[in-house]
Amino acid sequence: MELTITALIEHALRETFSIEGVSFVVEQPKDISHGDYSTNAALVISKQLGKNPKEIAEALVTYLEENKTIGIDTITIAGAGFINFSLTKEYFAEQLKTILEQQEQWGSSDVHKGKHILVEHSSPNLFKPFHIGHVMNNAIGESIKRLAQASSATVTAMTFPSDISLGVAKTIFILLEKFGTDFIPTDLGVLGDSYVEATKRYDEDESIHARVKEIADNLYNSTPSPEWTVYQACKKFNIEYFEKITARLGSHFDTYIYESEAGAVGKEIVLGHVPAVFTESEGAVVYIPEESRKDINTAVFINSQGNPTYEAKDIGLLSMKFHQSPIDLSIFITDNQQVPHFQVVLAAAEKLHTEWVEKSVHVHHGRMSFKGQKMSSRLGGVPLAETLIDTVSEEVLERSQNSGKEIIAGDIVDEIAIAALKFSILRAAAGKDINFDPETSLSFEGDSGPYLQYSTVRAKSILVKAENLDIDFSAAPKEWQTTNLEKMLIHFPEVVTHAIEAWSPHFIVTYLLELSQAFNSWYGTTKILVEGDDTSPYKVALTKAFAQTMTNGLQLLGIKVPSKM
RNA sequence: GCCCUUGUAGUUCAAUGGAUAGAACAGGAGACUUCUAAGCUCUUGAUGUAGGUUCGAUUCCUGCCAGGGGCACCA
Repeated sequence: MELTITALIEHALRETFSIEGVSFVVEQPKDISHGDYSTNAALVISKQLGKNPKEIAEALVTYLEENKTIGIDTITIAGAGFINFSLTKEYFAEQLKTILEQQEQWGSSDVHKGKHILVEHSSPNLFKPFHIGHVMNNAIGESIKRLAQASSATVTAMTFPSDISLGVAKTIFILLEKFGTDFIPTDLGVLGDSYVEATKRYDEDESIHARVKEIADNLYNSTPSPEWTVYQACKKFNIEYFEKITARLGSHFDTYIYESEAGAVGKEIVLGHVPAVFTESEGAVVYIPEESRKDINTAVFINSQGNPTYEAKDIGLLSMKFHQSPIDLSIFITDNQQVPHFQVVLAAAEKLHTEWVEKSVHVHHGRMSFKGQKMSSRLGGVPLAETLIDTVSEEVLERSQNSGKEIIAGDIVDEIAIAALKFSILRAAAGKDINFDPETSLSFEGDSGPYLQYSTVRAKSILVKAENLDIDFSAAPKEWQTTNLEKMLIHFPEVVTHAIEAWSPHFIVTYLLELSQAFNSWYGTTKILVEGDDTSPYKVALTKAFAQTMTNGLQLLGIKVPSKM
């Protein structure tokens, strides 16, 4: 309908004022009482025509009234010159039918049909524990992956574990010192503690630097040695842990590219472009931006020891991403501390392959501070993702036990806890820092993950009771008054498209909240299942359309709908 | 010092340059012998500051104030 109205207005502009190519909008008004769609076309062209917007709107409406298509009920002028459209109840009934027919396809778009999109997220640092900052990256990345799927693209989920660095070498040094060459990891805590200890020790004790650098060299070059053996065992253990925790959060990865691989590739590429793109300086290989790029800094790509830095690894990663299989778009998600880093990498990459930059999208999110203290995994003291989920799950269980209702159990507890967690992350536009306080950020009431789940579960429980009722309807009942719920429902596909265009899951969150409020409000004043009520079949259809829309929307957020609450 | 970024109710977050700046939590009040009260109804309360562009600015531009980040061999 959005497109139909847009076309109609374009015709009206051409026929009435002989104007074309105006950038007006057709959208859902903020205030639902203003109608179902609204346009600012008259306001936009008023200056160009030198006329009062209201006069223009009147002229346009005259044309629109004569040519309006089926489904449009009234066309009115309001405010400074907005033209508002309201739709007929037959149109809403028709849309409900569409929702029930399309089922899980309802809302999906075809903007990226036939394309291959690569989404990189959740990249762990082996030896550093998976903490709540990673949960944030995972929640956003997983949702963007699902948005990409909803755009009809073929989607590959990828992660880029940081498996090699000086930090890793430091950790291996400590592990060898403490446990010897036969060390087999069995506990993640030991690795995490060793990482913290290693960072501190390296800063304080210069006498170990030579040995740590030797370890780094052997790891970079896969040289058979005790450190190589211990390192491989640790790497395997870390990856298995990573897979377990991300699976619990609802993610699966199709491809892994390790920093060690990307580093080797990147090093070759960088060395192959000296001095055309990169410059040797003080024994290292650096990228020096042009004078005009004051917003980016000079960065080291290969250090004086000959090993690739983070920058060269990302060059290698770009190359590998675009060579593994043909892709049309590469989306990667990091926190915004890394924005300056990627600006340099992309500036350099643009001189190697413009395609790499043109087809890359960097989604960056804020950082999480925990109870006011900035998170630093290197210094320790940051809650592990697993601990956090467990703690929230316990709260969910406790709440259920105190509710007086049937006590929930098993997977449902985790589903609700993760919903609360993901919601607190996805509700905000990515890019801003989140001040995460479990006391207040993690809510089960009001705007929250569980609220969205609860609304859906409640609707579904009615549908179970209505199983025997025939919900087949050809039109809205005569006495029916269109509700806000129907008015909200029809906009779901536009919201999904909007979220895809901006790669912003929070648009989905905002919409689902408003939709739930519309349903709960309606539910509070209307009895859906009434024997002998002619409108009951329609109300059940409406409830079903709501449940379907919620399920689809929550799926895009990576939030499950529990079987009961 | 240079560059990037953020500032909206007491708190946590919304608002493609548009209509009366929306929610939730916290505070105050209320309804229900009815399909799940993690719910519903009513209510108090906000654009850091000074200018500029515009018919119209939370949104764009400039200065200031305050927070966060980056600035060569960490990732």
